[in-house]
Amino acid sequence: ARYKRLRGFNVLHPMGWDAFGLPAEQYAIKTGQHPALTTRENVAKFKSQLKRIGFSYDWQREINTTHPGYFKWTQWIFLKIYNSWFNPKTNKAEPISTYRGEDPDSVRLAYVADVPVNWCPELGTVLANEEVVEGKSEVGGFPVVRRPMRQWMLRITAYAERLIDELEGLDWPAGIKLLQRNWIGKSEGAEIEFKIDNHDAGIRVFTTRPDTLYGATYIVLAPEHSLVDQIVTEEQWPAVREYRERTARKSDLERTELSKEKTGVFTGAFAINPATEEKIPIWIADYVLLGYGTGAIQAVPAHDERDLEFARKFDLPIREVVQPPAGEDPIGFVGEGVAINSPIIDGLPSREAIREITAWLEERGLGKRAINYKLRDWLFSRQRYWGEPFPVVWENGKHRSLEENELPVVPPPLEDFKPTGTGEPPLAKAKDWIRYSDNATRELNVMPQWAGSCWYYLRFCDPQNDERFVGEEAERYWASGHHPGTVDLYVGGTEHAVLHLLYARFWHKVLFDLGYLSKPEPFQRLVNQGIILGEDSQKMSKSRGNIVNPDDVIEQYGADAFRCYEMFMGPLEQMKPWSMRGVEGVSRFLARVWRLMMSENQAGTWELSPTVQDVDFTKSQQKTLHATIKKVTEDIESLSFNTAISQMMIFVNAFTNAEAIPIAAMRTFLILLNPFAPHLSSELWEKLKSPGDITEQPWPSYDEKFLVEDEVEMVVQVNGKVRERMTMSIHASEEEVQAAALANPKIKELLAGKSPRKIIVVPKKLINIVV
RNA sequence: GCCGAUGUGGCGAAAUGGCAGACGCAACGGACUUAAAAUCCGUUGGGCUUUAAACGGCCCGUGCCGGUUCGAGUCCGGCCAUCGGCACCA
Repeated sequence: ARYKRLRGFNVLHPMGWDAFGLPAEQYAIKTGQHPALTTRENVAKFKSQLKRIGFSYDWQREINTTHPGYFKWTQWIFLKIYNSWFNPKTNKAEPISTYRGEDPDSVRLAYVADVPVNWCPELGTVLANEEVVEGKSEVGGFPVVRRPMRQWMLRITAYAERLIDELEGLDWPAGIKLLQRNWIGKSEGAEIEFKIDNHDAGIRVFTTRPDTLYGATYIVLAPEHSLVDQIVTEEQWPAVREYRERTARKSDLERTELSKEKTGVFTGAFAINPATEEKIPIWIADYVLLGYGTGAIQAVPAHDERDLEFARKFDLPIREVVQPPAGEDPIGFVGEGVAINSPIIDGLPSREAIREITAWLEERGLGKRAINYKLRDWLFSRQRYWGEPFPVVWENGKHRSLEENELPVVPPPLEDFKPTGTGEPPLAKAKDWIRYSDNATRELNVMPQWAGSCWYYLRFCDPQNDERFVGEEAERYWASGHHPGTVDLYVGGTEHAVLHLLYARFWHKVLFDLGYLSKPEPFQRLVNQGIILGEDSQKMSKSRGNIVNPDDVIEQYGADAFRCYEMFMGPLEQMKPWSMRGVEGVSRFLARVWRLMMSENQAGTWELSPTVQDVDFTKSQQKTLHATIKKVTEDIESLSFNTAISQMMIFVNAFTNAEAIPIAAMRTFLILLNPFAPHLSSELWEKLKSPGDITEQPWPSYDEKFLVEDEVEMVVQVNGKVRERMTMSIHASEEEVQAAALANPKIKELLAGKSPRKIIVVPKKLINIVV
């Protein structure tokens, strides 16, 4: 940021505190203090630490997601989301007033639904899928179980397609794009309707391989599937009920851990395979998930590993319908081949077979092409205290939004803010606050941690605005940067790859669709920052005792050394271990910079070194200086800070023993050094009695003409091996180089009279003689 | 299991297909010092070899195997290892 500012760009370098949410609240509970208090203390602590490191943050633009002036607009954005729907015809969000259907509540982008959710008893709240890692809460690592609850959801799935497609134009690492794409998990296939024997209802399944329909020998429903109640036969009821209860008790962790062994129960009912018209049994099993696709599958044991395992365990028929290309055993083959035993598509390669049978199904109204996503709607409510209240009230069992002029909805100041443990939000304890009017009560849930962090980058542009979440002009101004995006460069860790970045893109797109923003994507360029490991190359953690505290390092070596070392360690994107010795090395470099320009007199005080004079550059000094300007400039552009520092070390080494050091060279160098070591460079800038403030100097430019030399050392290779070097004029022609090389005694000897078959000359670099 | 990233000295790392190891750390030697620290100068991938010593000379070397090329750390194919992500997604 310092560099860009020196280059005359307008740079935002603000600081934000995302202080709502579980981590802050858990900390408060642990220390027995109110989260409002702990938040204030922690912000103050971090702020002083950052100031000491010398980050050039713009404290005018500081924001805090827990301040009413901020979360008023978080709630405002929620209202916008609540009051809009996704129009599939225009492929974008529109105000709910444009919806012509009967029940607007069924299409809102924010809606209430009774869904199986991740309930964490320990935290006393539900969690988004994204916050559950291996069946445990990401915060705290507590067990999570699945349980149906009435919750607020955000319809992010409506944007699944665009969230994938619009990744295309972004300047992001391919890996992160992929991570997002996989998380959204698009798969194309078909939905097929199976009739149920002796029943009116049908079962819809989703499959990516409709071409294997003839091989579907049974149907499996998720245990929680709503159809189960209707179809189970009397004699199967006890078994089904028992199985469902067992499944419900399992946490997600157990459900996946026990995945090795398939379980399931026959419902007693049969479906009709629309292709073969055979009766096939309907089972329930927990390997089929309610949340994905239709919560029901056509099981094709011959060509699906899981179905095969299940079929073998429960002795269900296996029928092969795809012939593998290389004469392998068709059973268990899941790739693409040629359709067999499937009258209407026999002989067709899988892809064509898919197209053919889908068309066949569509003609008969038995199915249709379909696309499915792994992405689920975003579970947006939490039964906690420390978060933004919803700007929503309940009246006669229906929700309605508040007016914009009623914002912000400030949470009540609760003494006892701890989770109730029953699933009832803590806000229920604020009896007065709840009552909105005689017949309306407030929504008791609060928003998740992510709500505030979803749009903070917008607020940075215009943090004080109390008329709008971000002023139109301010937004356009910052959005029209020289990269066509809102945020030119976003530096963050991979841990945000799916959560924060996906949510923020979603909100941004909604606001863009509704006309509040000028660009459809929030972060045009994204660079991943590698984490810094402890000295033992392990992740820093309290339990390992390998934490490096910046305060201590700064205490000992100074903020400049700390900053420079972090940049010198290696490439930005890489994981790298901390090394105290490394800091020492960088600290020595900075000391050499100081002594290059300053010397200690007999009284022991530092004064400008007599070697620093107002003299002309020598030729080689000129070259070194310009090479350094060039390298440092280019390396900063490409974020290769480590090699930029290397070049500055070379510069200092080259000038160290000079008889006279041109003061102009030093001034230029200090400007280059300033983004890396702001304290040292500005102090030296003053000591050199330089004009003005170093941070206001124009960035130096270099001239290629100082970089070229008259003579250049060329390498002579014989058969690709370096055998000799010779100094040539840079103007030497190819012929001259060849002649010189062939005339070289050593080369002559190596050639031993043989004449070269081929000679390659790379100008100013090398000549390769092939014999 | 699937997807992705990475693999170069004792260590952190450099290298538009063109002199592998810049720069830094550590180590060793030297100067300064009564001494130490600090500082400065030098050496430092491995092996072989010439020599009184030095300069020098040769071979090997970027995880492993193969390919493309006059030339590969870099491009292509296959494998191995480490790390990260996803994981009953039909």
